[in-house]
Amino acid sequence: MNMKRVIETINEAYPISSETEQALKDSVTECHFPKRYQLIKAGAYSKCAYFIEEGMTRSFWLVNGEEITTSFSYEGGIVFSMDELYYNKVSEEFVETLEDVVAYRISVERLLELFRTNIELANWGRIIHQNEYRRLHRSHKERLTLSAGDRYEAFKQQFPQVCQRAQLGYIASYLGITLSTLSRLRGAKK
Amino acid sequence: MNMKRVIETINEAYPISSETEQALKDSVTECHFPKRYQLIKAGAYSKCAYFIEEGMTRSFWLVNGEEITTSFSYEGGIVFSMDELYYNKVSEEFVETLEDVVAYRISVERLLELFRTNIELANWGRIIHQNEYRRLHRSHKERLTLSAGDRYEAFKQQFPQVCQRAQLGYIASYLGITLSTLSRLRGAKK
DNA sequence: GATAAATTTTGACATAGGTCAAATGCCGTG
DNA sequence: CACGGCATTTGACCTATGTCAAAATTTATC
Repeated sequence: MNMKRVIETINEAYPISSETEQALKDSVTECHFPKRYQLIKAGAYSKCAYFIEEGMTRSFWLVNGEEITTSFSYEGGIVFSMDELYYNKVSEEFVETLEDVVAYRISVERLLELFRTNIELANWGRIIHQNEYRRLHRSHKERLTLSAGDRYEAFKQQFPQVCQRAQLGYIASYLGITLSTLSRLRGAKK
Repeated sequence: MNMKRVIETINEAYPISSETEQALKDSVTECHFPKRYQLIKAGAYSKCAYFIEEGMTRSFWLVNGEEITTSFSYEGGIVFSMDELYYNKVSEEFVETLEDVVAYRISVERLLELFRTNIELANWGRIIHQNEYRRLHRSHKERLTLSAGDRYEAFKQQFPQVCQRAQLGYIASYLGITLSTLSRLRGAKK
């Protein structure tokens, strides 16, 4: 099993020992998904989290018939349903692949067990939540202080890969603006 | 030392043993702050986190001369500078008391050591970050899908105590609307 | 309990970004 | 290499919320 990028990314967040690495490897199953596949469906228990080795996904809500993208994940990232992992509730969020994806699946149950029993992974879990929290915090600040155009610029800076690999509509809804507005902003830009 | 509400709140997030409780108690110092005291100043290392036993605080950014409230904390909560705790950087966030406050101070260094060595606290740390992440996630969703008025209603529902104890301007900036707009909304409400 | 200071309400007007619909461009499939 | 379907751009118009400033109300101070 070649979890190269996943392990690399975990070690960047919180270095883990080779035993922990092995425990993790023993807990996952490799899986492959085509482009546009619904990895996690709202209203259904998936009971799994996925470490992404290759490809990109987006998470989104469906609110009043509209899709609102809440995050993009790619090589080294992890996706799961917050509602399931945190609160043992049915997911309200969808995750779909934007490209062909190679991922490692772990059951939510096993992941929680690892958190409870392995202090390295408990700390890794804490750190990735810190990081995500900070990303949201930052985007919250940007939303309150920057114009739509400046937010797009900031997004391009922060997530250049996503900008290239995801289509406009998804980025617009992530930024909380309309597809037409975003398109206009790009047009206005010299 | 009576850390009643703090300990209660920790146990709600992730139950800890009495040994862990004692380790925590041995690591903190009780302190008292008057109303309107700057607990954490931007641009200065405070090197401390505070468990709040009594009273309320708000955290905010100062952007272009404007204060943007990012969160309120009260009995049982913990406040700290994300930049210091996570990234060993000088804080960009202020925290000030809105009431007289009784808190328990712990050095950031000691808190991180506890995370590294005590699996219960590592998991507690993970859980509170999950919860905060979820709060932000939710407010992000509300900002994208609800009108200013509906967001205020949602806020009242979710944080009734804060609504009563914090002044309008702080709530307005938390919700990302103007003081005048919020005041109008309240007026319009039958 | 009067005066000052802070907070909240209200008014008149401005504007960023939304809405809806049409037009154009692009790219994979047969 | 042409067709069909997405994806993007553009146009005309609209509305929720912002801005700035003054008035009213509440709260704190002596």
